Amino acid sequence: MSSETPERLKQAVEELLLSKGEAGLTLRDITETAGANVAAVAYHFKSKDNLVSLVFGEALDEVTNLQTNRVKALPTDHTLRDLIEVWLHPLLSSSGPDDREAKLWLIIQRGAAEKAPGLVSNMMRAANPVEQTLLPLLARHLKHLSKDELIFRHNAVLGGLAGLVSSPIGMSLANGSENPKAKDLLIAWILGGLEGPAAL
Amino acid sequence: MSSETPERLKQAVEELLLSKGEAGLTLRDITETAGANVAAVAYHFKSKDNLVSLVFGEALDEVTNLQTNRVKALPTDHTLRDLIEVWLHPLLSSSGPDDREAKLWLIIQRGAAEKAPGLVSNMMRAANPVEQTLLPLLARHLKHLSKDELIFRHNAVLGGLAGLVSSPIGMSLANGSENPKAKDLLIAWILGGLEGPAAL
DNA sequence: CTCCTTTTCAATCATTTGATTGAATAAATC
DNA sequence: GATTTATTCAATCAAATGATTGAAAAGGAG
Repeated sequence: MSSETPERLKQAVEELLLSKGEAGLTLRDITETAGANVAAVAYHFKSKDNLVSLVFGEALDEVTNLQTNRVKALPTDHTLRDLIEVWLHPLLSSSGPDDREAKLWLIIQRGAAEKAPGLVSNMMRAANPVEQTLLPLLARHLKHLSKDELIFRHNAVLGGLAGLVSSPIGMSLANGSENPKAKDLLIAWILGGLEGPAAL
Repeated sequence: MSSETPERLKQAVEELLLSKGEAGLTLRDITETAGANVAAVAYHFKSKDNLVSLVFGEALDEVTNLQTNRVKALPTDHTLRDLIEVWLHPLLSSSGPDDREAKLWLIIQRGAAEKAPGLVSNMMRAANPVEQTLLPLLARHLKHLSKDELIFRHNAVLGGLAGLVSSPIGMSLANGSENPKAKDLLIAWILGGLEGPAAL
């Protein structure tokens, strides 16, 4: 029977990335959280860095897939608000902090904020699918924007969410159970930022 | 003559906070960058953590003061756009990366993103002045928003900028010399997000 | 049961970390 | 110029870090 230790190690890394980020991530932290021996990391994965990078990569893929599938499943006559709700679903779902997608999202955003090496190495690979699916749809709803400005605002919203999730507000959003009000506030703000008059 | 070593140490910390963040900040990094002995940190400041916290605190105060003064100097009939330009001046100025205020801003935003302990301890103290000055003025321009929603959007913009400065776009903004176009794109987006219809 | 592979574990290693010491040097004070 | 104070420095410390080893334990196959 194959060991369940690798799985526990990966879960431990997820927990710790969420709570302390990659920078404050210790080999012994990982193994103690997973209830494993220090040597387990080197045995199952080649090194600590390798394990962390793997966890980041899988999180990125998982979130990207879920997002892409939801966006693709939208009806042709969906509104911009529909698109945003589906796109940002992990942040808006009220299922609370146990929700796996929300957790992965937070891990990724946190990693991006601290420019975690293990994440950055995976970034470029996973960024394309979402943008290729999402950008064309966004363009259909925002015809007043040039392509440059559309891309800028798309990135701005992404950056904005990254910043928000680090803030008290963001955490209350991810906690979900909080209140559906926060969700409406967030969407209204994003919509305003996207639909506002063009600069160019 | 009092030594100039403490000053060099603080400058070194600023440089390193900017390039590597607090998490990856090493005592020897600091002293080597400053051209000082390892013991210098303990001698002039009590500990490394103490020094870092001090640098964060001074950066926070300096930026806060500059912002507050600019906002207060606005004429009574200023537009919302004026207010935003003045408020975000460090990010928008085209003076380039040498500009001290822009540097401090980036240090702070990066520290916030990684929840740097040395910054967090200073946060609550310095946050009030800006918000006390800025929020009332914002309210005058955004009468369609409830107080709750106003505060939310104010925080959203702050979080958004924090996220943006970590991204490629943000860096090109801070580099300033880049192009004035980016400034207009940013302001248009912020304005849209603030002026957009209320959710509540 | 026996053999072989997989997995776990305590012990240990070399490095790096933040910090401290006491001597040496520089600066100032008288 | 002698004395005192402030500063710098090389050497050293204990703790923590990522990693490795070889022996033990567990599991599966014949």
